[in-house]
Amino acid sequence: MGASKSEFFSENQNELAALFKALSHPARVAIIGYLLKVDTCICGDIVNELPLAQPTVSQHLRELKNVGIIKGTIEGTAICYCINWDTLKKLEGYFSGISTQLKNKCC
Amino acid sequence: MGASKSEFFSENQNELAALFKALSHPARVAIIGYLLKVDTCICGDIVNELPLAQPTVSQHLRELKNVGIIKGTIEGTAICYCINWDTLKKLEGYFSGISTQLKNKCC
DNA sequence: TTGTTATATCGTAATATTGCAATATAATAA
DNA sequence: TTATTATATTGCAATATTACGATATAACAA
Repeated sequence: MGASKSEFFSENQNELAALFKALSHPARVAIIGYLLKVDTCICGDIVNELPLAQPTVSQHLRELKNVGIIKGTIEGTAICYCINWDTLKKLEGYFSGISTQLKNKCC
Repeated sequence: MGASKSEFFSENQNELAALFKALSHPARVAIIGYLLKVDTCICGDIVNELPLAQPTVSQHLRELKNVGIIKGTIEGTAICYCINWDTLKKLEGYFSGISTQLKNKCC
């Protein structure tokens, strides 16, 4: 087959996997990095920042938006994207939670 | 087309994307969860835990091992897998770093 | 209205991932 | 040696992702 057996896993496992998948492309990691760098909310000048065509950037932005990692608000002709703090907080919590679970249980 | 333009992105961006890609499947999230749950290092009973065939689990384990998220040590006939603390620490640092960068720059 | 700007969507080719049966390897046991 | 156990690899079909040209949409300007 090839279709992911996601129905056999928990909702939380699937949600985490979806968030990681959204971050699993260097262009999308770069978009997050750029959004963190610029002080104000930016819009489509991500296209100028990345070596990708406009439709490709738009597609990457949509994937990040679909899982709630970024938000976009319409401002006239442009769309202003920004990082969604709540979602990143969730991911931060996942890893900090792992840290507390890991004592010295390693081979 | 179709090939990821990874050569245009930084080493750090590509490494982060590779780590996220390794975590971007619910089965691999489940493997991490299982490795955290069991106190001692476990080996191939991950196969009994997941609804996947042995070759599929082996493939998922290899992907996690390739990026350094888990480690495996040979113990007789079996292989004992465990979480690689250093790599998870790196991911935890990424998200805690983002937290400090985010002030109130949202639209 | 027409034109411009910014972004999204469609369609499609190239490539990558997912899952597993079959098979191979490697360590130990009998 | 042969058998058993544990894991890895191969090969392949089904599906998903990536990238972009062409085109559509949507807001504003002239």
